[in-house]
Amino acid sequence: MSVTIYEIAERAGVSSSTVARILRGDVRESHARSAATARRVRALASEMGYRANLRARAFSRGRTHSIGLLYTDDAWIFEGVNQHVVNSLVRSLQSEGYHLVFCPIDDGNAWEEIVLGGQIDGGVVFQSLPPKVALAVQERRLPLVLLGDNSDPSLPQVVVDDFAGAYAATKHLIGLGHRRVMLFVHETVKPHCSITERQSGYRAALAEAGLAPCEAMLVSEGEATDAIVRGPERPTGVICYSDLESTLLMHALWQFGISVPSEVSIVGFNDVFSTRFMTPPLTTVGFDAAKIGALGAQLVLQGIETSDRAQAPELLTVKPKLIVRGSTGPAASRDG
Amino acid sequence: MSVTIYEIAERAGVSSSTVARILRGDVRESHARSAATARRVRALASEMGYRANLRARAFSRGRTHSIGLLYTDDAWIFEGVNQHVVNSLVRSLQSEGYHLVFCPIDDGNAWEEIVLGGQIDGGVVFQSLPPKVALAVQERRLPLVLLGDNSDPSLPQVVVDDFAGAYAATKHLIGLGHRRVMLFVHETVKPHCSITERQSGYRAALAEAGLAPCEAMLVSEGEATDAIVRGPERPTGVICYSDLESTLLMHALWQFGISVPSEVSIVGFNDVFSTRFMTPPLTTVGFDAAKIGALGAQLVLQGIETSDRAQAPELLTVKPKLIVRGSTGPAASRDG
DNA sequence: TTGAAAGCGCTAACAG
DNA sequence: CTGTTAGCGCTTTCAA
Repeated sequence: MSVTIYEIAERAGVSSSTVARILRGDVRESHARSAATARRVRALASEMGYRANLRARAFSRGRTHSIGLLYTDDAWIFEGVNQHVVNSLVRSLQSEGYHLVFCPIDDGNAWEEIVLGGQIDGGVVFQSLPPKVALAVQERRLPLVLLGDNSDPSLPQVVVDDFAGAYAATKHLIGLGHRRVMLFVHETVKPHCSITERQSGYRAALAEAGLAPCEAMLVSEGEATDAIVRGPERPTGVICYSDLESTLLMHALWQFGISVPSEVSIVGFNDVFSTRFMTPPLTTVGFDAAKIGALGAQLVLQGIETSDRAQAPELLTVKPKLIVRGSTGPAASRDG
Repeated sequence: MSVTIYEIAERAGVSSSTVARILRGDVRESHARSAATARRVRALASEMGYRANLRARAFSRGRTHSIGLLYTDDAWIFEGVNQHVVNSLVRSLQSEGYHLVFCPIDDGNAWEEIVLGGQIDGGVVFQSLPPKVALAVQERRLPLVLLGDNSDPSLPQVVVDDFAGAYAATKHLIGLGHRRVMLFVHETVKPHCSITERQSGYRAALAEAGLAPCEAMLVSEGEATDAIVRGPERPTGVICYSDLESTLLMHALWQFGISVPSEVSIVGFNDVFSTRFMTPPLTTVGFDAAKIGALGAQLVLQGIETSDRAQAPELLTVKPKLIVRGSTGPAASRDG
């Protein structure tokens, strides 16, 4: 089929190992003679259209230079800011000579083949590590990194400081005079550590101000809207779990003719691009998504290099920051 | 390291080939004796925790069972509907025992390694096939499929009927009484076949109605808005190239206090999830994105199976349909 | 159906 | 620095 190092070796009159070494750059070319052969070999290689066979190399070295992107939730992986983390992950890995393989975890056994069959040198787990995967991987000693998941402290991980983000968002509303601030998590949100983290941050800020929480956890946008429109303690401000909730809520309030922010203030989470063009532009908690991907790449690669997994795993945190736009304003009296 | 067929063979008292064949399912087990050994081998394999080494298999068979996702535009690949095509691509491939590898094409040579080094058995090109890639791939006879790109008629491809989509959108506005309908393509849009296709559909519909085109091609949202607000022939309806334009435009018009749809009607393209929650919900052209991915998967796999590339390549078209929501309405007189 | 043996193309350990 | 020599683990003839 394609050109091998043997064919080059034959035509160059040297051994295959020499060709391999030269083409791989494993030669310092200190002597004039070796430099000359190196040049000749390289010339021949390019002339003959040589390309290292990665399959053979992977087999021989026991490394594929592939990293698996392990995820369970289709929708989540591409959603909003996550596309930036995945993208930066791909780029960071690529610059180190690695590439990313989609590895959705489902009920089938395709993921097992990949993870256990030596198809990948390491894995980046997105948002949540299924127990069955954790178990399977453990025996294989496959380097793993958790992105946005703190469920397994024994694994290196990169997370956003969700507590701080929710705390800042809640503080912001309190500072604007809001006394009844709601936390809204949509019913379609899958179990995830960020839910309780954000909830804690929200509660902490309220507690500091001596205010009572008002939580709409895992409910539909209809229920949340209902609580805002005619609940017993109608909130004047809402902290949304993500930009999905803000989108849904803004729309529902618009239908009810309730104006944002003059009647109700809304804070989102994640700073998805389109929300800055909402009417009004959304105040939201943003963070450097690309950094998460870059750090993730760094950690897996690190895990691959240092085969000794004795030391404590790195736990990196990305700090979020509040981006104030038009959807939040001074609290209005809605008691009348 | 891990268990090999040799270790199983030794303990089972058969040859390694027999083990390999049994574990692969390459045996009919017609005789009682062979069925018995098969059972014994399988029992041993599971007991010893055997896993086929995919690296070795790939090397030996000359196939990695990997498909490359070739793309040049980071933003585009994850954007809006495209996430659905990528997702369905991953799933479709996975169900056939293949997996997808991110393969961004940039100025580096990482893509060359993957594409030319035999790391992938085929490639799915997203949105546009760079000439350098086309050239490199040609000599390797790597099966390729184009998704959303009709630039190379010699390659199998899946495209959306953009002409029909734009035609339907324009017809819709004309039917509502609009006489001045603008086509808006944002300046950040990269060259792509869909631009001219949509433009042609737009023009065709206008021509049929005896109306003159009014095109804002590759301009900023500011310029487009300007043309709408105080242009010489202020349009009452706008066909947006994608949902990016609609998002930007809706926001700009909102800032100018121009109401949608009573003063200006807007039609988007692609039916991104969040646009149905815009204020008002966006009328847009949608299509079955998942189908594109599924068809793409089918075509690459087909290309891999049938090594003879003599026959004419398949050119599949996905039909879009107009989804009428709240952003379009009867034309208002704006001449005053 | 089974076994023996020869690869697949590259890497790596060891002499020279 | 270079050549020799074994592998890496599986697939695939070819006989038996």
